[in-house]
Amino acid sequence: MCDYFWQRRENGQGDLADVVRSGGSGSASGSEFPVVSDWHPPSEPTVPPSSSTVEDMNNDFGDPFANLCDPLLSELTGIEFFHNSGEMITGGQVKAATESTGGGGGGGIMSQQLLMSEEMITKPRDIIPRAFQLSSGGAKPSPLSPIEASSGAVGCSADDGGVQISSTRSLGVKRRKNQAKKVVCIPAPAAATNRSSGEVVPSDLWAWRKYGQKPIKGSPYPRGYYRCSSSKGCSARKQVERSRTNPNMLVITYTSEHNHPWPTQRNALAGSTRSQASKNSSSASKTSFGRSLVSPTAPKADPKVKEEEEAAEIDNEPMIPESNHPDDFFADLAELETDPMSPIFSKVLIHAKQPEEEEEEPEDKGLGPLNMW
DNA sequence: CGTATTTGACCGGCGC
DNA sequence: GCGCCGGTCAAATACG
Repeated sequence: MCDYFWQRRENGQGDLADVVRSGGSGSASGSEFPVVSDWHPPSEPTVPPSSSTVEDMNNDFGDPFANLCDPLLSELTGIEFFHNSGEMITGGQVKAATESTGGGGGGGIMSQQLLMSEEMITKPRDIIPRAFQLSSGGAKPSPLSPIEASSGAVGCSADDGGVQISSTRSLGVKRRKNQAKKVVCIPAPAAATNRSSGEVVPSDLWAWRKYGQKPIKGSPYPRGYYRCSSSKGCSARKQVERSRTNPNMLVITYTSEHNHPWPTQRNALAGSTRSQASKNSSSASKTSFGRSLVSPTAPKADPKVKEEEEAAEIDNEPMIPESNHPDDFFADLAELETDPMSPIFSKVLIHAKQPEEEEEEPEDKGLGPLNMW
């Protein structure tokens, strides 16, 4: 079957129509359905998967490789998981939690607070570290002020320059609502900015293929939809968008887990390297990272006017001050890739979020990535 | 030639 | 029940 099939299924909401539909279309073919029974944080305190949610999580993020240790993660200076007993954690809460741990400050390897709820079983480790890894590369996020908690807004409170990651699992019953999600807010690497879409795509070790983009109501920035291209059967997906409140922050929402090991090589499947070459640093950023990273500086005449238009549009936005050297940024990224162990993030905040808050709104109050980069 | 990106259309969840 | 909106599909197009 095609991966679509699995995607639908994994969401646990796939309906016949979807299945049928997907059966004929998807580009991907055969896939294994990931089955994960348990997950053990390699480096973090044991997080007993709550029996009640494990199943769900498996469905949503079934990740046979969950047990794979994420080098990055373990290397992260700090990772904080916030338990949200079913309630969304407000920025303030998050912040408070952070402070309490002393992790607020970015420095060094801080205590890794691991407060997980059933909803947190999403094994964020797979994603987060990678995501940050690259983005942290060369571009340094602009210093942002600490954010405040704000109701409704989720994620992206990278106070202290921390990266906030939200794991969300909608409580709803329907497909969309109950789908587990992990929301990661990170400072948008200027260099990686996708001019055409206005989104910034932080690199991670996974290869992502963009399959859609849509303008989101209420947000000046479009949301890009990506799916893992490292493995045909991988149902991992992510959505990338800029925080509407804080353009400097990128909100990445991960859905489903990778059902395969880290690609030793980015774009394992991909035969072409279009992104990097075809779209300069700007567009390259939005494509699968692997490619983009490989040769970020690849020259390319980009005939597309559209991109430029959008780019202009974006330029108007408050961009990251440090948007410095894209090339350097990518170069750094490339290096990082080779060395996943590079400590990049001083802090990662993860919290569960309520369905309503789904795409979170990062508080723009301030994210101060500074410390971590 | 194969793969990635773009983008309009379609589907379906969700709120009213 | 209706309409809005988000998410995905898939054809067209671009690139190495």
